[in-house]
Amino acid sequence: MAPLMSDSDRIPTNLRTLLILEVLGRSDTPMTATEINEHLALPKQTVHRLCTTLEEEGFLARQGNTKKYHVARRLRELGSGLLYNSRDHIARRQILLDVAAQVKETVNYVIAEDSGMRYLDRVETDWPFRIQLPIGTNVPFHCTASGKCFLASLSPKVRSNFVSALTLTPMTSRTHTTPETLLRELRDIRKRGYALDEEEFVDGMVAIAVPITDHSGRFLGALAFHGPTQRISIETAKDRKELLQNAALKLRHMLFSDEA
Amino acid sequence: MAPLMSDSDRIPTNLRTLLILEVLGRSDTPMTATEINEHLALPKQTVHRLCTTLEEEGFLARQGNTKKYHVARRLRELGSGLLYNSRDHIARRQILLDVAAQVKETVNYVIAEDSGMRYLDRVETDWPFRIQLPIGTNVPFHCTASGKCFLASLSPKVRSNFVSALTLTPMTSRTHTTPETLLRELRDIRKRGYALDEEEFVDGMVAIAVPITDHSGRFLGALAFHGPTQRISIETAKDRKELLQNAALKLRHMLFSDEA
DNA sequence: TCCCAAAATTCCAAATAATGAGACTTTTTG
DNA sequence: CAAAAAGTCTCATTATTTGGAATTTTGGGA
Repeated sequence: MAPLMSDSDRIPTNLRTLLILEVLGRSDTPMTATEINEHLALPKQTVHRLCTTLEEEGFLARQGNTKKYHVARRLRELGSGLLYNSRDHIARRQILLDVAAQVKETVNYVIAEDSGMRYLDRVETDWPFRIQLPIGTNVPFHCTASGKCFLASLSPKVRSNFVSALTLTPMTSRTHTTPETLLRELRDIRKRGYALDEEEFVDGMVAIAVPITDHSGRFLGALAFHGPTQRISIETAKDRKELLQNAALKLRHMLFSDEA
Repeated sequence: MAPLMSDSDRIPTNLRTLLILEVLGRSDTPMTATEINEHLALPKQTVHRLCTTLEEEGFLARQGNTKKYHVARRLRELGSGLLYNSRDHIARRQILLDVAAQVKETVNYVIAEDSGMRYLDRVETDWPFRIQLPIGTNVPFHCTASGKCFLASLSPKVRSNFVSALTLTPMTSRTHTTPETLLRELRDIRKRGYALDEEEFVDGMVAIAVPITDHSGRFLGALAFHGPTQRISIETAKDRKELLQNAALKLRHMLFSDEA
């Protein structure tokens, strides 16, 4: 008993083959099972068995009669399929780049999660002074442009339940701290089709967000940009809302180009 | 006891995640767990659990809040690692060398990335006068032979969205600056099977590119050569397109044959 | 060339994690 | 609005992993 490794350190069984492939993918020469395991630190028997399985299944192959494994045909096909599917990603990113080039501020693609809004993708500006919101982390619903965009997309009933369950932590002096004022603004946002953050999250930062929806109008995520008040005012942000909205439309078309 | 499936039919636990990725790699569009499972016929809970794990680990991601899974960053990196590594370097280089020896101009192996086309490998000519395009950097999609090759490989819908998101920066007087003319040329390129750059990127430089595909026709990258107009005309470039096309075929065979 | 020690690999029973049947909940659809 | 489909949850069952030990391979030196 008493494993030395905490649960978070343990590598789930299901991922082990993938980790082996990752190690092999990072290397520029074929590797033996033992060499692979130097990066994984699994029990040696396990790595051997897994490599054998991968070889039997045609994912890996060995150089002649040596012990060194290299990528085999099946894995190359897998790889090319995966990369080919990434072309959508390239196209999607192009839209963010385009928006960023035009608004000249950091542009974010944000989705809603249980614990807040999450930045999924981002294109930075070249400005030396910019506000860093760490990618991959959650920001609150009630005081960000994208969060309010999401809240506004909910049906009135769900929305008011959701809002009353939120802790409206004041982040700046302008943060909404009562459900009433927040709900009132959310109704406006829904009508207007875009949301503003007027220094409600970070002092000196303003932002604007528009929803990205699917064909039936369901909220998928938000497209937003933000910047310091020194450079952009609420007015200039508003002036660029069509730009964001066009981009959101393009994203929808891109995401659902297969559908009727 | 008495499982209905014989042992050979049972899918080993270790391979299941890989099979999921294989299914996804073969598909042209994102898929739900259930759609994936139509190809695997595993118990549905199992597929869901595995997909969740893959998502948590950053291999897969979902479009906004939908149920559809697509390839995420980690998997893209894995894919490019598997496809562009190791011994292939050497064999690939030999093919580039062959082409360079015959066309007597700089030959490039180019792939598509988020921020443009990227030169992955190159063989230079011996000419004292040659045009240097730095390796490892990105060049625009809209005014290079390889970039147009990539754009032409996209489905019409994705292509036109992509093009309309591009900023068609004029690099020379011959650069496409409107989506309409570019899209028209892309349709031609798709039909012809090769792309030309007639001084659209750099004044005095022409180039020709052909797509490298896997055997289901999916775009992997482009093979291109370029040179100054003093030495090569569009006509001489076109004359050598079969040479490039043959080399592209060789590259495909190299990547996807199962020799030892 | 042969021998030996170190490293790599394989084998096996106990330990551990993944699985999938069934029941339940949510979402979609006609 | 109800039926069907999709997705979740629990837990006994089953497959996989593991560490110790046996076995094979490798590489250096005489």
